[in-house]
Amino acid sequence: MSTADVVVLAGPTASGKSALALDLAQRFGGVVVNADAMQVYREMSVLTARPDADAEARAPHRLYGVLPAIEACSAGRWRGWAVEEIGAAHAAGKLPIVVGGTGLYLKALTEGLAPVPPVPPEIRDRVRARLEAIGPVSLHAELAKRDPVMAGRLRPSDSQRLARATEVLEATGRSLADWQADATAGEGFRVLTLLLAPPRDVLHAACDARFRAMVASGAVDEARAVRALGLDPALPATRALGLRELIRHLEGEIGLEQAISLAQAATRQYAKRQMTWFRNQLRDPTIFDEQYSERVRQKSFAKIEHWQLTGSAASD
RNA sequence: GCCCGGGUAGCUCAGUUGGUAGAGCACGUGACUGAAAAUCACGGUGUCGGCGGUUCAAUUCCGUCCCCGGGCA
Repeated sequence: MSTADVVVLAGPTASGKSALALDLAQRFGGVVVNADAMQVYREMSVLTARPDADAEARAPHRLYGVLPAIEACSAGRWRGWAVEEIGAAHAAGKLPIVVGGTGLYLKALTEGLAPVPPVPPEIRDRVRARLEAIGPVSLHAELAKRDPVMAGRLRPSDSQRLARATEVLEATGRSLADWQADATAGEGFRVLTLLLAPPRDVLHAACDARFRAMVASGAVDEARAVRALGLDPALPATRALGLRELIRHLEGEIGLEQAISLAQAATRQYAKRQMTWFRNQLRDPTIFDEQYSERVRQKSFAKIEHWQLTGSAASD
């Protein structure tokens, strides 16, 4: 095995990535590295469908539940950890298997990220407060005067990107567009990207079943515990699918059945967005047009075996 | 059995004084360079319950049948 090999396994929520990752890790002597923005948060294991103790016992898993929900992860933060874990796996002679549904994280890892320094929290808070106060359209107008390039790139309604562009400008005195123009590159890994892409009807059924299963295995209690943390609603952990719906239920606003169907709809919509991202943004994936199954397992084994052989041939 | 009310998009419903129809949610397509399970853009997807009748034209009016509520027996 080349020391720079990395397997990336992408797929929408409920496609069976975690199960396949575990198979791959066992078959190839791998380490599973989480690339899911929500599974990093410690207090949410049921709601984020984090691999259970049995899975962790069968193969090493990294970057799951490593951050308290009161902190915010980010693509850059995650990328640093992931590079470290990949290095450690290589050093130990193991194959890193990066698995997750967060497209931006995968892209940050394989294609690099603009070298923007961290934005100080006080600047970040100030910009978010300003956004809250005047709304995205006005913030866009303000940005247009100071950074016409970024303003031209962003829609006036795109609140999140407007806030990012504004805070980078304030923190660094330089346009985000300039930062992004700086040459960025991945870590030079040799990457094989696998994509699980089940048909939409199968995916929808899996999303619906999955949220029900979460509720059956304690999602409501977990939501209660997270609610008790009193997290700032702006924190990313509060965006976990189903969390808001279950909290509304706990507060007596809606019934459990209604909470479930709202959460299921949110899950389906998320899966759809993921599929759009993967289809159009992922670089050169090997696509499996089905949900996790024995067939997919065999096909992915064969693919990786072949890839490893061609790798050694090419590097010699 | 009789009397009301209803049958229009996947769901809940609006509407058309006769010219083949539109909202919310759901759904579909796309964008994506640091809180991405985020943030945004675009799109109406339809035997207007069935069958007849009147009419240049019926989802709309008439007849009849079916189905779902509620009431009276």
